[in-house]
Amino acid sequence: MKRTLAIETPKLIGQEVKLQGWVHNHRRLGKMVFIDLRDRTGLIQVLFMDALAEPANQIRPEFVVEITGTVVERKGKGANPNLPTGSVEIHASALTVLSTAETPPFEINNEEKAAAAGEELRLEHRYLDLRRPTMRQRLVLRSNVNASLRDFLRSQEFVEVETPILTKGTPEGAREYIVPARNFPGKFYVLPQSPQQFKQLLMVGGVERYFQIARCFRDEDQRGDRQPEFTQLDIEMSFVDEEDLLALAEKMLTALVKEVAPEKHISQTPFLRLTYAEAISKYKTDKPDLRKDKNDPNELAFCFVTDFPLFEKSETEKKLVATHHLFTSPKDPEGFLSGAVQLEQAFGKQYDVALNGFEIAGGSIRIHNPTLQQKVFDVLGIPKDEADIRFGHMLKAFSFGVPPHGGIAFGLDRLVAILAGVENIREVIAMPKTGDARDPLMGAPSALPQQQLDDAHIQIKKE
RNA sequence: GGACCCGUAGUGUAGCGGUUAACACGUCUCCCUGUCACGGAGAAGAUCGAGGGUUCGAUUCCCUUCGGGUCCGCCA
Repeated sequence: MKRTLAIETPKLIGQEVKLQGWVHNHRRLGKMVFIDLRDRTGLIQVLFMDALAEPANQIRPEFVVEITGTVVERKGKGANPNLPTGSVEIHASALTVLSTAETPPFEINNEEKAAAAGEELRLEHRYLDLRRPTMRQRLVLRSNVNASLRDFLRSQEFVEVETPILTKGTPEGAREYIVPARNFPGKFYVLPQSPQQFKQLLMVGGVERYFQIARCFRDEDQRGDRQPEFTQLDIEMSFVDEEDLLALAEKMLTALVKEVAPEKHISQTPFLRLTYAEAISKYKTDKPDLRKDKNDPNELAFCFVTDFPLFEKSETEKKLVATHHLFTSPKDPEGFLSGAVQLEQAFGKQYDVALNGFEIAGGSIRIHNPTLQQKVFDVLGIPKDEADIRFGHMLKAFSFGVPPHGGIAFGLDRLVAILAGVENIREVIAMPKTGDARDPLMGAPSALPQQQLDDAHIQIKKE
């Protein structure tokens, strides 16, 4: 017999069905035993009587079972209005235990108690945590978000390209995870902190419209809900200027909300625009929370923040550093090149998207003029030979005909978290790391056998 | 790198210089034919994170250590 899912049962009154799933809950009333059976679609009540009452009474929560029986309508007060399948129940005629289960370390059939359990415990047993309907809903939401974004971008002739995970280190920016190169003693790959350079090289490669749902890695100390690996929706386009990117972002986000979270409403379209200076003077932050009613869980207040300063003074090194990154184009390239624009007052063609007080995206129009790029290196105090070593591949590529281009990257974890109505991005990541970048589920990071270290030419320094 | 907070049954908490270490949920046993957070009766379950110190006496105060968490630095 074909398997029937819990959610399908209300339409099958009178029919014999076979259900498979986990025992969510178990109630015994003398010679009757009720269980709530849970599968990926939800819960359905099953009733065991007569000869099946005793076997059913041996069942425990989280056993995996197969049940055959008849779908029976629950009339009047017998129905459970709190359950989507509450209009029916299964009168079991057979019961097979497919797997037994230990008592779970936290009460996964009680959302409130499970959510209150220590995060370390939940992460160590993430496979149990994920059985909770709310956790599954978050994974489904995330899958829907990915699908919606892909559909939209592909409809706009964007090409999804996978860029390398093993790549080359760049001293600018976040600390990188390093990977020893076994065949090159003393040399290392690093994991990308973003596909930034690759996507710009794709523009030189004529792709024109690129996107990727890209994993990024940053070996910084964790804070709050930062993750050492996180996901960006990474976008880059050729032959565009700021307005094109912002229009694309707005169209995409609007379609996304309509598709995956129709219960939500966007408080203002077109999205509000603020310059960085306006945002700071009016809201004292570059990611203002512009919701009209902050208690409304369904309000989404998007806003664009533009005209960021190109450089800022580094506190530690007393020199100018790039606010965004050193490929960001000045707002006024001619003025910048001629020296008419003061460096500290130079603005960039750089923009963020803020949502309900969070920065959910950032991007810029890139420099495609080698003279301009050289000037930025000069301002940042990067000597020519060093620039050649670090960015030579970029400059070389740009010497072969680079289109004007720009892009934007969305923090997908945060975006999904806001859509899911949760504070912490770990709640929308299937298997996240802890606050200090450990994985209690797999036990990473871990020591390695000596042979593996020898192969990688690694000697552990004694502290 | 710096600062701070928390470790008590499986889970979440209470407690406190002398207690039989408490409560809720969970677990186990028995009763229960309409429950759905079922109900009722009972039971088991805690080296009070570990080590040291102060004290007649430490789960309680102090130190060390291990574990968990938060914040600052950091995150182009």
